[in-house]
Amino acid sequence: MSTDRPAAPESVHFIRAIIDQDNRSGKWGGQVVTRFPPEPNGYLHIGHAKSICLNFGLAREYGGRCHLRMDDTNPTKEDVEYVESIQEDVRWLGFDWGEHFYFASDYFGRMFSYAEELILKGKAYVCFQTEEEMRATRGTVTEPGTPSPWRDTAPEDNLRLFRQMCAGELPDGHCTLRAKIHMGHANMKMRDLPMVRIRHAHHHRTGDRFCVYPLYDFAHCLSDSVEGITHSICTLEFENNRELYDWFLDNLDGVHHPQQIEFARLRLSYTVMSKRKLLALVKDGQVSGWDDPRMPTIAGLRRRGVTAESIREFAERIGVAKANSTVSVELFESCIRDDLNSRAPRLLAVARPLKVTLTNWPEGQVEELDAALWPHDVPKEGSRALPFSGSLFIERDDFALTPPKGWHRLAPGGEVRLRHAYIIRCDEVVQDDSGEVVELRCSVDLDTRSGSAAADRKVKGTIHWVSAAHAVPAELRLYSRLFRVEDPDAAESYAEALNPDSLEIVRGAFVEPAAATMPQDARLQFERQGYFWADPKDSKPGALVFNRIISLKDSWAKAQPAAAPAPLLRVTTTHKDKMTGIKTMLSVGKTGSTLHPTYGVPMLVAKIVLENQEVRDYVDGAIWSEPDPAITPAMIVNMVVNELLPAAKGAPLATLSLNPAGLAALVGLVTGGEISTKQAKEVLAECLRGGESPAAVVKRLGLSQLSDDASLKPLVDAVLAEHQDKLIELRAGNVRLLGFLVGQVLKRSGGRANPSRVQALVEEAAARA
RNA sequence: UGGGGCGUCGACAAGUGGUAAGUCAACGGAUUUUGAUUCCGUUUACCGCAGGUUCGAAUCCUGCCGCCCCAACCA
Repeated sequence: MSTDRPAAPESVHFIRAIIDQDNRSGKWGGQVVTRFPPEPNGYLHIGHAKSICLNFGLAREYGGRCHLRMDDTNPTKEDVEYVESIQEDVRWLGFDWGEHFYFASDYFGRMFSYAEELILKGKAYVCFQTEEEMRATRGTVTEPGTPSPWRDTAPEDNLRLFRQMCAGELPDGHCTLRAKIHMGHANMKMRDLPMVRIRHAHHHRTGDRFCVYPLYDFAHCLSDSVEGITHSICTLEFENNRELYDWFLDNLDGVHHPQQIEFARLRLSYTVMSKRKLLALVKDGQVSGWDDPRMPTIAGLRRRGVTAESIREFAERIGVAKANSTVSVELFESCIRDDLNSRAPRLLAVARPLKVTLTNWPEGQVEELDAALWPHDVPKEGSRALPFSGSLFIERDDFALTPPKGWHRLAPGGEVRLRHAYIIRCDEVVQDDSGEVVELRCSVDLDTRSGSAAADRKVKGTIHWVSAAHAVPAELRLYSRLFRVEDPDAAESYAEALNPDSLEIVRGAFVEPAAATMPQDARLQFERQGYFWADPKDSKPGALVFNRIISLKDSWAKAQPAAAPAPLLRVTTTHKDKMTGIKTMLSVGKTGSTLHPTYGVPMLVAKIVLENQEVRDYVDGAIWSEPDPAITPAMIVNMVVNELLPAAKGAPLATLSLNPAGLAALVGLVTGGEISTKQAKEVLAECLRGGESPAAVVKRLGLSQLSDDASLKPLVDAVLAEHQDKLIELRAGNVRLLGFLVGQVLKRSGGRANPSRVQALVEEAAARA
C-alpha cells in the first residue's frame, strides 16, 4: 500500500460546504445520509466512480451512511446481470453499504398509495391521451401547453381509474397517471408530467406482481424520502427536475424531504462515457467486452490493472463543482502512475528481442546477479536473483545502426550498461540478406559488474535485457487510448475517432524468471517500459499474458520529432476567444457620459429606479426626508441600488424595517464621516435585521470611525513595521500591496479605521522611501 | 424567443470586499545503473466583456456575450 505519503488535503467543495452549514444549523440533526442510485441497465464507468466516491466518501467523512439503491423502475431495460456487476464494482472501489442495499421496486406499493393520496387531494389525474397527443399538447419552451381533457376528472373517478390501471384491466399505454400542476409552467418538467405508466412486463425483481410502474421523477424523490436520505446528490441535468422533486414531497403529508444537490458529471478527454456509445463499442466488436482494458468501465479499468486507490485519488483531485468541464485524461494517468510507482516492484522484460552474444564471456557460464526490486527512492527492501549469461536478448529499439543525435543506447562501436549487470560494447552487427539486424556480437567489460569496485565507470545509457537461456516467453498487451481525438463525442464517426493502435499484441516477448513467480495480482514495472500485471482472465502459468496498465513517461520519445505517439488529430474546442469582445463593444451603451438630471447617476443606474415604482418611491422618500445638503440624490440611489436592494433579497421595500428616512440617515452617517462605507454595509444589515435606527446600531456596536491621524498613525506604523518586505515591494511598484496593507491596518483597528485616511498614510509612508 | 444552470492559467479547481491557493500539463536545472522516479525552479491567470458602487472588486450592482440542460409513458 502506498499510504505513507501524506494524503492530499481535501478541499471544501460546495457540497461539503452545504453539509457543514447544515451541521452548524442542525438541519438534519448532524446526520448525513447519501445514496448512490444507479439504474441496473449497464456497467458502471469512471464517471459513476466519481459519484460513488462522492456519495460514499461524504458519508464516511461525516460519520453518516450511504445507501446503494438500484433504481429499477423500468422493467423493460433492466437486468440482474447488471445489479451484480454494480455491487461488485462499488465494493471493489472500496466502499461498503452495510445493510443498506435497496431497490426502488421495494417501494412500489408505498409509491402507489402515495399516488392515491395525491389523487384524493386533486393533485393527480388519470389521462387517456396517447403518447403523441401528450407530446403535442405539452407546448414548447416559449408557448404554454394545453390542458388534457381528463384534467378535471373528479378525484373519486380518478381513484377508481387508477385502481383499474393497477389491477391490470387496461392495456399498455392506454392511460397514465399524471401530476396536476400547470400546463403553462415555464419549467417544462412541471407541465403535468406522467407519474405512473402501464407496462405489462416482467420485472427482474417483482416478477409479474405489478403491471404499472412509476416514472423517475415520482419514484426517485419517494425512494429518497422513505430511506431518510438527507442529501440527494445528482448530476446537473436534473436541475430542472428539482422543482418537481420538491413538489411531490411538498404535496404529500408528513413525508421526509431530502435536499437535492446537483454537481457536474465527469467528462474525460479521449474518452466516451455514455452507456449508449459504450454499448456500441461492445456490440460492434471494437473492444472485446465491457471489461476490455481500454474501456472506461470500472470492470475494464480493473482488468487493465488500475487500482481502486488511484481511482479514488483521481476522484478527490478533480474536485466537485457545477461547471461543465472536461478533465484531461493526463490527470487520471498521473494518478495511476503515482500509485503504481510506489507499489510495483521493478523487473526486466524484453518486448521485441534482439539477440546479443557476448564474445568474451566464458562459454556456458551463468552468473546469478542479486538485483534490487526497488529504486533508491522507494523505501522498500527486497531483491531477486537475476541470471546472466553470454547469450542475451535486448530490446530491438535499444539498438540503432545509425544513431540519431542524443542517442544514449547501443550503436555500432558504442557502449551501454546492461541494467544490474555489465557494460558491453557492440563490436559487430550481423545482418541477414535483407539487411535486417539479426544479432549483435559484443564484448563485455568484466570489471564493471554492478556493485563491484570498478563498477562506477559511467556510460551514457542503461538498457534492459534477459538471459536467453532463462527467459520466460510471454505475451504483452500494450494498451493505449481507445480514441485518438480529444473529444470523441464531437467526432463524426468511430472510424475517424478510434485510435487504430489502441491495442498492440506483442507475442514472442520474454520476461525474466522472477516475473513468472510473482503473485498473480501483483502490479509490476518492466523497467523502461511501463507498469504491467498478468491479465486475470487469459494469463496462465506457462502461457503468461501481461497487460500494460500504463506506460512510463518517455521524454526521449516525446522529444523525437516524428515519432510522437500522441494524438494525430486534435479537435480543439476552446470556448475562449470567440469574438465576444467585439460583439459586446458594439452592443454596449456608454453609461459614463450622460447622467440622469435629478438623480445624478448614469442613465443605466437611474433606469433601475425609474422602472420600478416601489424603488422609485423609496428613493424619492429618502431624498426628500433629509434636508442635509451634503447628501446628494446620487448617494441615495447608489446606496439603494447597490446595497439595499441586494440585502432586501426581493422583499417588498415597504415591509423593510429600515424606512427611507432611516436610509437617508445612514447615508448621512457616511457623509458626516461617522462611519465608512464599508461599515455602512454592516449597519444596513443590522438595521434590516433588528429594526434599530442606524445611529443606534453604530452606538451599540461601537462603530464610530477613527479618522484622526493621532490614533491612526501608530496603527499604520505597527503594520508597516511588521510588513517591511511588503512596503519595499509596494515601493517597487506592486500596487496591489496597498490594498493588503490598508486591509491589515483595518483589521488591527477592528474595522474602525477610516480606510481612505489609512490609505493616504500608507501612501505617504511609501513615498518617503 | 421561456425557464434552469455555468464562465478564474493549456486542463481541473480554491477564493464570497483587502498580496489570485493547489494539482495535472508544459519548460528549464539537479540527482539517477529505468531518457522513469525524486527534488528544485520557471511559465507574470489584470478572474467572459463593458460600465457602475467603493479608499480598495474575481467577489456587490447593471447591461451584454458565450456554453450546457429542459418539450421520453428513459433515468
